[in-house]
Order: sequence, then C-alpha cells, then structure tokens
Amino acid sequence: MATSARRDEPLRDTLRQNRGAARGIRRPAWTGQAALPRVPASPSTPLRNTPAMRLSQYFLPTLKETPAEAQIVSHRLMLRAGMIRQSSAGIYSWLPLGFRVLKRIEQIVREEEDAAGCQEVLMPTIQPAELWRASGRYDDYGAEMLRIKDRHDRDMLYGPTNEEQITEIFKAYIRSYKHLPKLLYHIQWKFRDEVRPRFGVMRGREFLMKDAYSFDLDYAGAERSYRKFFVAYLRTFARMGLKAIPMQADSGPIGGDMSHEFQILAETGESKVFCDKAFLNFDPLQSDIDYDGNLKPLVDRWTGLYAAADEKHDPAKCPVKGDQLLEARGIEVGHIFYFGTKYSAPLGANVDGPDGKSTTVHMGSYGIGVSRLTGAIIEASHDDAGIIWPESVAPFRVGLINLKTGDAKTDALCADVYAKLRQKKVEVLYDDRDERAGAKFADMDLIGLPWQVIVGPRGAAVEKVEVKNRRTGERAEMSVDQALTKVAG
RNA sequence: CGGGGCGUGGCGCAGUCUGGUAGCGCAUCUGCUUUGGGAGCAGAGGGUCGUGGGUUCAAAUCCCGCCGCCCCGACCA
Repeated sequence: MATSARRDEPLRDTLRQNRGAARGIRRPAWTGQAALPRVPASPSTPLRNTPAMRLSQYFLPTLKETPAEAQIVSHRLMLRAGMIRQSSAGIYSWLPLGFRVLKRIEQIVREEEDAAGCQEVLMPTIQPAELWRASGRYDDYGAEMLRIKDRHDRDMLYGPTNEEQITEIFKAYIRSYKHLPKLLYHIQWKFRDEVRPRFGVMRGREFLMKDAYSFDLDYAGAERSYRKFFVAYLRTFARMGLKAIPMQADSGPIGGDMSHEFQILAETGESKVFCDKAFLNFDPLQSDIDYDGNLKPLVDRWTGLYAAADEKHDPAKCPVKGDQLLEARGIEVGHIFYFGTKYSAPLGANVDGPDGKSTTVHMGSYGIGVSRLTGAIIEASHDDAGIIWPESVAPFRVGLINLKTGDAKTDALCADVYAKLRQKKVEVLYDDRDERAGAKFADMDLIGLPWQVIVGPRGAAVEKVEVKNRRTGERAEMSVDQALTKVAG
C-alpha cells in the first residue's frame, strides 16, 4: 500500500506537538488541554461546574481587531471577547464565556418567574402545523415562520412562539376553575426568519426566549396575573443592573388589549424613548413582594408616570414638562400582554366555573429576550476598553492577573489568592498565561469582569496585590486578606 | 422585500479599472532577547482568490448565472 502524503500529516503533527510539549512550550490560551480533574466517587451536581478557571486552559478566543461585519458595540465586543461565533445570518454559537453569561441571565429570569408563582416547563422547538392551523396562525404568520416537512411529508415548523402549544397542554388537563390560575413558562430557543437579522444576538433569527403564559377564569383574574409578571419583570431587569421602563405598547401580531413593553435605557438603543425622570429613582428591589397580595398599588405607581416610545410620543400631549422629561434611547427586552380568549377559544381551552357552566379561559403571555439581553446589557454597560459586566451576570466575578508568570514569588502569591478565592466560592478567572502585562490588562478589560486582582513582582515582594474595579477604574494596593474581603462582596 | 456594498490564509485589508509567478499587517509556529498597559530581531507554516460556467495562449482580475454576508429603509423580542 502506497503511503500518501496526506496519511503522513497527522503523524508529523503529533511529533511536532510532542516535541513542543517536552520543551514546555506554551500554547495559545484557548487551545491548551487541561489535565482532567479527578471525578469524585459520588459526584455532586452543582449549578456551575467551573467556578474557577485558568486562562491558559480556557477557550477564550479574543480578537484585537474588530470583525468587519459587526456594526454596533455589543456585537463587536461579543465577537472580540470570544463570546459568540456566527454560524449564518442571525444564528450564533455560544462559546464558553458567552454561554456563562447567557446561563446567568437565564437563571435570574428563572428565579424571578419562580418567585412570582410561575412554573417551569419545557416545550419542543419543533411543532406540528396542525396546532397552528387550529388557531388560524399557520396562514397568518407569514414567511417569518420557518416551515419544514418531516419524512412522512407532514407539515412542521420551528416554533417562533408557543401560545398554541401551551394552550393545548392546558386544555388536556385543566377542567375546573379550582385549578386556576395557572402560570407556566419555559426558556427555549425560538426561530423567526427575520427578513433582515442584524445587531448580533440583539436581533438574531434563532434566539433564546423566556415565554410565560397565564390562564385565568376571567378578566379580573387575568389582570392579577398580568400584575405579577409586571412586578417580576421590574425585579428581573433590576437584578441585571438595568434601568427598565415599562411603556404602553401595541400588542402586535399576537393581538390583545393590556400590553406593556419593557425598554432598558442605553445610549446606543434602537429607538427613542421619552419618560418621566422620576422613574430613575424607583428601585424595584427595595421591598419584598408578596405575590399573593394586592400588587395594584405598585403597578399603578409605575404606570402612573409618563413613558412612551418614539412612535407613541406626542410632545403636544406629553404631561411631563421641561427638565423633568427624560429623552433617551431604549432597547426592548420584555413584552407582556393580555389577549383574552384569542387562543383559548379556537383551541377550546375551557374550564367549568363555580356555576357549573363551561367558560373559556383568559390568557396572557409574557416574553423576555434572554439572548437579546446579553447584547442589551453590553449596550448599556461598556466603555472604550470593553465590556463592563454588572456583577449579577458577569461570567466570572474576579479576574486574577499574574503579571509575570515564571517569577517564583509572583506565581506563589497568585496561587495563594486563587486558592483562597476558590475557597470563598468566588468565581475567578486566573490569567496565568505567559503573555505581556499589556496584553493581559487589555484582555481583562475587554471581557469586563467586575474585579481585577493584579499581582506583580513589585507587589509580591511586599505581599501586596492591586485591586481594580472595572466599572469605576478605581485601583488600590492592599494585602491579600483585604483584597479578598473587598472582592468577595 | 426595495435600494446599496462586499466575498482574496484564523482576523483586518491591498491587488480587480489596465488579464501575465497571490501580497501586506495582526495572529500562529521555531530560536534568541525582552517583561507593570496589546514587545524586538531572525526564520517558518498556512490561501482550489465564495461557487458554476464562458472568453483567452493565460483569469483573483473580463462576461453570465448562482450562493453567502453586511449596510440603509419597511418589519420585529
């Protein structure tokens, strides 16, 4: 058998690599292979399985130059920080750093939905056309819906939303008003075949969305459910460090009456918004919420102030005068609406009421763009050097920078700080690469971890480290113990 | 979907008008020197120039078709 040139390639590559390894040659940050950790006999299943990471082993392909296709700042920074990789127009893979942020955001959304009494389910991405024919939307939805056929030539679709699906589930099991209200949500990938996807994950075709659905006996009940989500949304966005303003909205193609969209304020936002400056003083996290109590006063407080997106704003009719009117740019990150029996009626979602009569349930649906939020947060929180993550969604809380790997004292001090942070369960990314100081500073600023602990030979000689706050830029030298306290939060 | 632009090594670009050995910077690999804000020198590897056809002695370059991506607008979480 002839030995082809191609056949020789892998062998040569292997030899080359082995030679490199034997000499202790460093590999780029994201190609290194870590020794696999020993698996304990009875492994636990923590939510986060990588609380700490060495950058020399981490897959973090940062870019110095900006890819040409990215126009807006969040898209540029997500590509440069190695968070995502475009697969095709409006469709992205999530790399480790981006995926961590996505999971963080998802988890905050989940916690606040759960707190409001909403229960998590998971519905499929692929749905049967039949379901959508029943609601009449199979024909109404248009080309934005990705239609596919299975091997039996049955019409299927990649779900752009899940009203029909959830209504079918509800209908199958719930027969009595005694089981109402029911609040259900899921966090699932959706697909809308946008004519023109753009702005990176802010307007992709495939996107991760939390969509919740409420089922109530009547309008009054639906109103109570609506308020729960209204409040949960205020808390959700506030926890991500965002200023979200609820604005009266059209209910769009899904249809309905009561509707608000939640716009976060960001200088680079997609549309102009106008609102009362008093909003800025509201803090949704100030007080505990009793979701079983009366939420009307709280919702009224938020809806009592003027807020309008560009197309709804009429300067002549605006009640807010002069300085008190805030003109800003916004990004829509959530949308809630009540739509009555729009789906429950055609799909036959009825329950028996107290009077023994069958009643069509009142529904509402409540969306949050989870993947979009990743970009939106960056739009709201960045500077020239890169991303500035709010602590609640940061992929790691602390970046530990070793300014001179190979220097015994510096290495030892870094190892000490790294171990202590892990002990304190502080998520840390340790830059132990053999790179120049400047490159490390630049990368760390770019990926935007809230805290940097900088260790160099100068400080190591006197057992001091430098702590830098990414947001304020404030930096100070201090002992390891002081640094741990400062950074642990 | 209307209008415009662009596809050349992993990234950013030149070369196309006027056809004639495929280049530059960054990144990567090797060696030496460097080391507190994206290092220097020397060497090396890597590209069927989006794709199919056509014209020609010869095509990244000219012609036709197709595909992909980006921007503006209308539309949207």
